Amino acid sequence: MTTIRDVARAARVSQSTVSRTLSSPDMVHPATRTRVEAHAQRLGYRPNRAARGLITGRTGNLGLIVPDLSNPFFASVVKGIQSAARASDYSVFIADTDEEARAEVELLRALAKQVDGILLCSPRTPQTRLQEVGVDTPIVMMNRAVDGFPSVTVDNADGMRQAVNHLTALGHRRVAYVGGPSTSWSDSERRRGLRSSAETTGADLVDIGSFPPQFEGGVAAADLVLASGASAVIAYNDVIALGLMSRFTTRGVSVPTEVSVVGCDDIAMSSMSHPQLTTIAIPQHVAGRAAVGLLMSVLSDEEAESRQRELPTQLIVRASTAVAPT
Amino acid sequence: MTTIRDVARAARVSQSTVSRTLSSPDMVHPATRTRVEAHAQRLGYRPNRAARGLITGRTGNLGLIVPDLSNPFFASVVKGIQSAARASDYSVFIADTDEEARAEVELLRALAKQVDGILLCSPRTPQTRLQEVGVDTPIVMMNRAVDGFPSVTVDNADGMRQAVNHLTALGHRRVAYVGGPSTSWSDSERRRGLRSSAETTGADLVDIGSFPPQFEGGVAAADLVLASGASAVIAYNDVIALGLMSRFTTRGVSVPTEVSVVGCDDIAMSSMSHPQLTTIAIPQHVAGRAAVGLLMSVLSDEEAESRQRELPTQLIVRASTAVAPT
DNA sequence: ATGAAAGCGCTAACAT
DNA sequence: ATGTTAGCGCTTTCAT
Repeated sequence: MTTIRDVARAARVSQSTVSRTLSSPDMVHPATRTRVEAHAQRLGYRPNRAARGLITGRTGNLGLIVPDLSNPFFASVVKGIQSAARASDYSVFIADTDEEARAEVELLRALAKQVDGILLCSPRTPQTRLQEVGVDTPIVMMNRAVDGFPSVTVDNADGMRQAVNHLTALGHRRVAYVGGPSTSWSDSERRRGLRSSAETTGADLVDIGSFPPQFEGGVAAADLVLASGASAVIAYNDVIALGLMSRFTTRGVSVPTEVSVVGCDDIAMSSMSHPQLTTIAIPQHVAGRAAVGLLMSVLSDEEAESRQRELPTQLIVRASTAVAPT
Repeated sequence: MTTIRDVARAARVSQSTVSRTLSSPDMVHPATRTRVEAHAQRLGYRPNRAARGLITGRTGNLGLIVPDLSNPFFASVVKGIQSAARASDYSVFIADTDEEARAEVELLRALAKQVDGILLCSPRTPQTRLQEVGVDTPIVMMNRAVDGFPSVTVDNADGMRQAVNHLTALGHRRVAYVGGPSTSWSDSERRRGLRSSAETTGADLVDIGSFPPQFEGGVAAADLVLASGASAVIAYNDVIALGLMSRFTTRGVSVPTEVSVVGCDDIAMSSMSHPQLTTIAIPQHVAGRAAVGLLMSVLSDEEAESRQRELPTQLIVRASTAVAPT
């Protein structure tokens, strides 16, 4: 393994000069720099990040905690964060909590020492507990606004408003909502938006309950939706929505003729299903980049501890929505 | 931040004793141990992994490189690896190459210094180049057998044999194959299995070509499949298969009545589509655990450099396969 | 512009 | 069983 000393010896300079050549190149004589760089290159020198971190206090690592990687929504978020982090020369540690709230804080603590900052994606931990964790590592929340923390969220309530307006414009009077985890901030925000637009539009809102944010959750909810007499259903996310559609199809209920389905997230599968799923798009890439950017700015500026950024959502109308049955 | 010295001072012992208490507890006096542990606990002491790594040469980190996280197959593999790694108290760095072979070696080099071992999942880099990378960090290959490297693979050829036998038993005489990336080892293995079982069964094998391993790839291939006159099609993976089915449906071609579709991987969506997809199951969790286990054993034993482990595949017959049309 | 020296937090001989 | 000491590879004063 090539160390900085090897390069120093080869280039006939001191360690300090090699170090400077890499960190602040314009502090060394151009000739020296060239020589050092050549030798470093030749020897395949790669600075040891751990050693550097020991002294600078920076690890060059980011931590990312997500509830479930097999949810395509999170997979996309991860991809976005990954590429943004790499662009800033950061590596990312990833941890999947399997939707277990307990694991979140535990992982948070474990990760804290090894990274410069943590992105906590869609945390299921109660807000109060989140505020108590007391790790000194900066944390950026994604998909949840928490007082005292910078966060990147989307305007969930507005998304729901768009969905309800869309459905009522199509003549639907009774709309069901299949909720996600009760610990999900997004879920409660969406519920809030739904209630407000139900009032505005005069539509009947039927709460089907909370379901696991997986395909099976949608399958399980589908029969309740049909029994509710609703002509349209909005789901906590696309994965649930796909489960709903699947079960509807199985039961011979035609989508969108007999029941309209609206999802959330605009995962890739939404435009690949038959019929295609109408959905509220959450700009994952933008959110990912924004979160990394926010983290970077927290890492550089000392101030600005609690910047919160909210992104717009957008209704994507696809084939799945139709006029209410008569 | 609490360091080992703080704990040592508080417990009125030397740093070494604190260090020993944590790494080899039975080398210190029980009374001392209890006292040290109490103080460590109270002060919230957490050893600095970077500092430890600097001296032990171990980071406690694993690196994982995958072609595309948004492919549910890889998302599942990641989950499996994650939980296995966590069980051994390892953290995992993840990197997504976006299917770019060039990025693989680059990331490999960057990651090498920061981890104790690397899991290279479905590498697209040519085998010869892989053998040249010359990082001293142990590498375990997944879904590719490379001479000189330990690897975890599945019996792709046998999987294809099962698929072809299944289809011919149903009366199909002309079977199309929609391939994946030409740089994929799995793809060439599958092609090999297909050729051999085509010979055995006397079925006509039509090579449709290589397609990106995404939904769009399947959509693009679908028309070529229909034009080929095949009554059944096997796809490189489930994602492509779903793309095929989607396009078939769009064109009014009924699956499985008019054309049978078989995929690979058994991703979650396969049992959620309409009709459900017949597929070759790749045991992702087992593979993930096996890979981590292999890496661990390489890290402890000095010998055993080139253990290769091959897992069985299994045909999962679902609604999508039917008797050939007359 | 460059070098010498100190030390980040920790572990591992070596002493006691 | 415990303490002392010497570094791991690097950055960063402080001299020169």
